Amino acid sequence: MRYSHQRETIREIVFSTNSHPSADWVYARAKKAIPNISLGTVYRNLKQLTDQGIIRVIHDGSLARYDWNKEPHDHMKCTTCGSMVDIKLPNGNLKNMVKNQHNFEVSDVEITLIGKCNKHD
Amino acid sequence: MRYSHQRETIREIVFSTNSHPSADWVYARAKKAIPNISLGTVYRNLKQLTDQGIIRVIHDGSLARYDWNKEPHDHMKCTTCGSMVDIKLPNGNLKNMVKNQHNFEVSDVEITLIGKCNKHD
DNA sequence: ATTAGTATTAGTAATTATTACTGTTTATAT
DNA sequence: ATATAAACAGTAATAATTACTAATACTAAT
Repeated sequence: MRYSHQRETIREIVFSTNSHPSADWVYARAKKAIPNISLGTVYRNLKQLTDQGIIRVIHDGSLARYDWNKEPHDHMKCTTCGSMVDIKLPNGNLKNMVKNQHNFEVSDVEITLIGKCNKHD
Repeated sequence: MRYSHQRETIREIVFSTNSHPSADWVYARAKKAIPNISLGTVYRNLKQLTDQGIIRVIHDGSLARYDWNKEPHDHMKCTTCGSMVDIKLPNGNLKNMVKNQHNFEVSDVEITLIGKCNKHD
């Protein structure tokens, strides 16, 4: 993967926030640095960075969001303000348990807690 | 919510399978019973049935799927064949733990195990 | 340093899943 | 039976994302 100014800018934007930004949000930010950057460029690079394991994608309903934190972790999604915050939940022997009981080889565990965050009553 | 033949057909289709069908799949099935049914009707009724708590929606990446099983449970998604199979994972004191440690009021827990199901090596 | 080759880009068109609109049909309470 | 509003079919619109294309810009080899 050859260097490009656009990709480096996009990577820096994702790494600069804990808000798990969407492609649109990254695009809006990237335009401040590179005014004529294309939305397609943002999507293509987010995908490439994801494929390379440099960032990861998380699914928020039908919307893709991106996360610089590649450590295994989970998310709390607030239905009031829409925020998505990291949380580390213990799921130690989950993979083994599922392998033994269902012969299903777990490669990834996606846990999202839906609810109301501490900003609201 | 007034009776409608279309909605009843759609409900029966969702209740007839464990495959967690998408709107498109339900539409294809519904057309066999009601050839001129509209895709919009399928979407509208899936939404209504969900809002009424008669079925529930689960998110498979960016695709919405529907599930007649309203018991709290989780899913195993096979990356090889795309199947989505029910699994009940223990997460007993999760809500209390998260409430105490993060002051986050959990209303719903979404867990998807990504991996390879027992149909493949 | 110049060139050649190809990855990457901007801009635009196309696709996919889903929702909104509109005039017509249909369930159901009176 | 009739009125009323919910629901419908058909179609257009939207949102998120991907694909296409001709021009641009890295970078490795001359």
